[in-house]
Amino acid sequence: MATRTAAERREEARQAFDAYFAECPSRKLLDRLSDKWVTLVLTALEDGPRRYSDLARRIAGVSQKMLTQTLRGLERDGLVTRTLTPSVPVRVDYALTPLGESLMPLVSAIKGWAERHIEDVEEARRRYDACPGA
Amino acid sequence: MATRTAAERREEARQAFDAYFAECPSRKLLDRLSDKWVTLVLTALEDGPRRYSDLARRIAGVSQKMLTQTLRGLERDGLVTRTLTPSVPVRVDYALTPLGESLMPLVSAIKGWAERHIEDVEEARRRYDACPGA
DNA sequence: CCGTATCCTCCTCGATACTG
DNA sequence: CAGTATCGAGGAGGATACGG
Repeated sequence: MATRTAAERREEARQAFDAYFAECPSRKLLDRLSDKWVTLVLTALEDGPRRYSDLARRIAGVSQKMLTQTLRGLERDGLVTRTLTPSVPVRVDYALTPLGESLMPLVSAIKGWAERHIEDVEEARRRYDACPGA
Repeated sequence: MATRTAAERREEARQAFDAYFAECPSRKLLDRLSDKWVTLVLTALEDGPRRYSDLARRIAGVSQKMLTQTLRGLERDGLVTRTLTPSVPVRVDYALTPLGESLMPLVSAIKGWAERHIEDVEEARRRYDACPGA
C-alpha cells in the first residue's frame, strides 16, 4: 500500500501547478488580455483619453459593472490612468499609460495573425464538423 | 413615452455586440489562447509529436477531461493533428500542424512582453494596493 | 455623472465512475 | 492506453437599485 493514493498525488500536482501558474508572467498577461472587455477598452483608448460615459457609449453592450471593473483592473496594473475632475457633475477621464501603449503592438500582432489565418481555422472547423465518423 | 426603454435598448446593443463578437477574428483567437490549457498543450508539442499519456504527464495537474477537451478543440481548429495507431493497447499521437506552428511566434511574443514588463505591472499593483485613499 | 452593493443565473471545470 | 458520461461546486457576469 502506497503512502499516497493516485488521487492524492494528482491533487498535489494540481496545487503545485496552480502555484506555478500564479507565478507565470505569460499566464498573467494572457489572463488579462483574454478578458472579454480588456482589449476593447484598450483599443477604445488608443486614440487618446476618453470620459467614462464616452467609453460606455463606444463599447456598446458593456454593463456599468464590467466597465468599471475592467478600468479598475487596468488602472491597478498601471496600464491606464484615471483622472478625476471635481466639477459638478463629476468628470472622469481615462487614458493609456506608456506601459499600456507598449502593449498595443501585441494586440495588433494578435489581430494580424487572426486576420491572416482565421479563414484556415474556419475551414478546418467546417471539415471537422462535416465528418462525424473520422 | 419612448417605444423602447433604456433597458431594452441596452439589451439590444448587447445582443448586437455579442453577434459582432462571434464574428470578430481577434476575439476568437484570444478566446482560444486565453484558455488555461491551450498554450500549455501547444508549447508541450513544439518539440515534436507527443502521446496522450505523455502530455498528461508533462502537463501536471490537468484532468483527463480538460486535456481531451483541449486537444479536441485544437484538432477541430486545425492546430494539431491526432494520429491513432490501432495496436494493442491503442496508441495516439498528437502534433502541431503548420498552422499551429505559425501560432508559436505569437506565443513567444506574449511571453517576451510579459517577461520584459511584468515587473512594472507588479510594481504598479503594489503601489495601487498600498494607497487605499488615492 | 460616476460609480457601489446586492442578488441571481449560467457555465465552466474538477471529481468520479465506466468502456473499447 | 485513451478516452466518454454524469454530477455538483464555484465563480464570472448581468440586472437592478441606491449613494456621493
